[in-house]
Amino acid sequence: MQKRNSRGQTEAEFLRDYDPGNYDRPSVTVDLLILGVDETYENLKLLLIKRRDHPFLDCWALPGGFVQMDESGYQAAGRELAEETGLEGIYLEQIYTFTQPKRDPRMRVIDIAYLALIPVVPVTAGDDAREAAWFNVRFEPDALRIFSDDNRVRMEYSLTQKVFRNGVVKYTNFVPSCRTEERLAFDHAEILLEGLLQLRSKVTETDLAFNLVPEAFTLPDLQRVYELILGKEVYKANFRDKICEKVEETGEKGKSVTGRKLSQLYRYKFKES
Amino acid sequence: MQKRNSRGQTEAEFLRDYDPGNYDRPSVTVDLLILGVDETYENLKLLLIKRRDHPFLDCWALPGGFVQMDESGYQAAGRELAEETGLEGIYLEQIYTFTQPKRDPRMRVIDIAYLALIPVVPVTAGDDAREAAWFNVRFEPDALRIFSDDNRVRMEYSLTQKVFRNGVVKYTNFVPSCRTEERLAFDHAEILLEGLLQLRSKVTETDLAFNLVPEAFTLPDLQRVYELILGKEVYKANFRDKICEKVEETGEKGKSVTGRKLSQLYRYKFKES
DNA sequence: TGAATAGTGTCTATAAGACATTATGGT
DNA sequence: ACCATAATGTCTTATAGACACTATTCA
Repeated sequence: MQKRNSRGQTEAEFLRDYDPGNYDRPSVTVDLLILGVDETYENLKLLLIKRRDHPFLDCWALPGGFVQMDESGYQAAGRELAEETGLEGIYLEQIYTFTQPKRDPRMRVIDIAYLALIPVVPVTAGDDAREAAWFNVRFEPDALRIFSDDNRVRMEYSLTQKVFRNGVVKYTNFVPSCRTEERLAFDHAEILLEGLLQLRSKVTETDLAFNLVPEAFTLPDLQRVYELILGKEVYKANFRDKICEKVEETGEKGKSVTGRKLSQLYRYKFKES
Repeated sequence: MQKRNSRGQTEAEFLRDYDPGNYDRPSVTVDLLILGVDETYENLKLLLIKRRDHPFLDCWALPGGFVQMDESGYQAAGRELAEETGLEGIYLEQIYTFTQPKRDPRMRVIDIAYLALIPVVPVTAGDDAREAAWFNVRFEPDALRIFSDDNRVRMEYSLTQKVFRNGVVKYTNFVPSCRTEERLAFDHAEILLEGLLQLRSKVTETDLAFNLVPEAFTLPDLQRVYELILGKEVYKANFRDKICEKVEETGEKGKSVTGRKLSQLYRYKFKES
C-alpha cells in the first residue's frame, strides 16, 4: 500500500537516506520594526540599536537576529523582541522579505522583516549595555525623519516617487534616499518605509491600533494614535462613529493624556465580522 | 578618517577576515503561484507540477526551486517561471514567506512565495517531460476547489473561519482543510489561499488585472476577468465608470471572447496618481 | 465664570450598488 | 426582423468628510 519512488524507496526509507547536500545556503535573519507611542502621545517611537562592529559601525539599526533551525520566523521575531524589550504576547506581523544578494557585505543574508507594536512606551531604554534607544519617527509626504528626543541624532530620508513596471502594468512607489550624514544600517530605511506604509493602510481596516494603548483608554487618546499613524488630522465625530463598534465603556472615567479633562474610559471589544 | 572596530580593524580588513562560521543554515526556496485565465474566460487557471519523489510522491505541487547565492528572490522566481513556461517580463509579486520548521520533512526550508499573472493561457502544458498541468481554481465562500478540465483530478479544501489573537487584538482568518483524497503537497494550499486573498484585495485598487488579458481587449472580457478574481458578478455600468480612466480606445473593434458581438477594443493606459 | 475639551447632531460630497433603457451587430 | 449583448443613463444607498453645536470639567 505504501508508495515507492523510482528507486523503490518508501517515504520512510527515502527520508532516512536523504542527504541535503553540501550546497551554499544563505543565512536567514529576522529584523524587527518595534513601534510604540510615547507617554505624551506626541510621537511615534522606534527602537533602534547601535552597531558596534563593521559593517555600518556606529550606525543605528533595527534589532534582529538569526532564525534558529527549530523555530519559525514568527517565533524568532518573538524571541528577539523579548530579548530586546522583555515583553511577551506582543502584536507581531510579517512585513516583507528582503533578498538582495548584496544587502549585507559580509555574506548572503535573507531577512524577514516583522512589525511589532508595543503599548505606550516607557522610554527608559538607551542605557542598556548593548546600546539601544527609542527614536521619534515622522513619516511625512516627502520625507522620513528619525531623530532622538534631544535631536542629537538625526536621520532624514527624502522620499521621491518613482514609477516601476511589473509585467504590463505600472505603479508609483516611494524611494528613500538619505540626506543626512547619519543613516540607518543596511537597507533598514526601506524596511521602515515598507512597515510604515503597511501600518498606515491597515490601521483603519483592522484593530491593530489597540496594541498601542493601555487596556483602558479614552477616545481622545485612541484618536491621537490614529492621527500619529495616519500622519493627518482625524475628525472627532466620524472617528467616534466608526470606532464605537470596536469598543465598550468600562464605566470608569479617566484623564486623557492628550487633554486635561476627565473622559469616559473604554476597552477593546472584539467584533466578529 | 576610516572607522576602526574594537579590534582596530577598518571595514576592508574586517570584511577580508570575516568568517561566516559553520552554522546550520536553512535552505531558501521560492514557490510560484502561476495564475492565468483560459481562452474561454470561464476559469481561473493554476499551473501545478506533479512530484516524482518523496515526500508527497505523486502529489501536485506549486513549481519552485532554490534561491541561488547570487540572485534575489524576485530573480529566482523569474528564472523558475521562465524555466516552467518560457515566458519573461511577467507580473511577479512577493506574497508571503512560509517558515514553519517542519513544513518540509526532509530538511529546514524557508519558502518565499511569489504570485505570477500570465496572459490568457494556451493550455497546452501537461505533456511536458516533467509533468505539468493547468488546473481550474474556484475560490468560493466556504471551499477552495482545484480540478482538471476533465475532472479526473479533483482537490477540495473546506474553508473554516477561525479566530486568531495577535497581541491584544483578534481577527478571523480562513483555514483550509482537505476533504478529498488528492491534496496539494506541503503547505501549498495555504500559499494558494493567501495568494488568492491578496489577489482579490488588490485587483480593484491596482492595475494588476491587465496582466491577464492581451494587449488589446474588450471591456466585457476585462470585466469577466474581474469577476473571476472577485468570485462575484460585477455591474457593467459601474465597472465601465471606474475602469475608463485606466484604459484608452485603440480605435479598432474586435470580438469579445465572452460575447458574440463586435465591441470596442481598449488598451491599458497608465494613470499617474 | 470662562476657556478648553468631551461629546453629539447634521449636512454635503463622493463612491458603491442596483436596475432600466437605448444602441448595435449577428444570424 | 429579432435576439443577444454592447453601451449608457439614472436612481438609491452607503460611506467619507466637514463643520457646528451642546455639555462638561478644570482653573
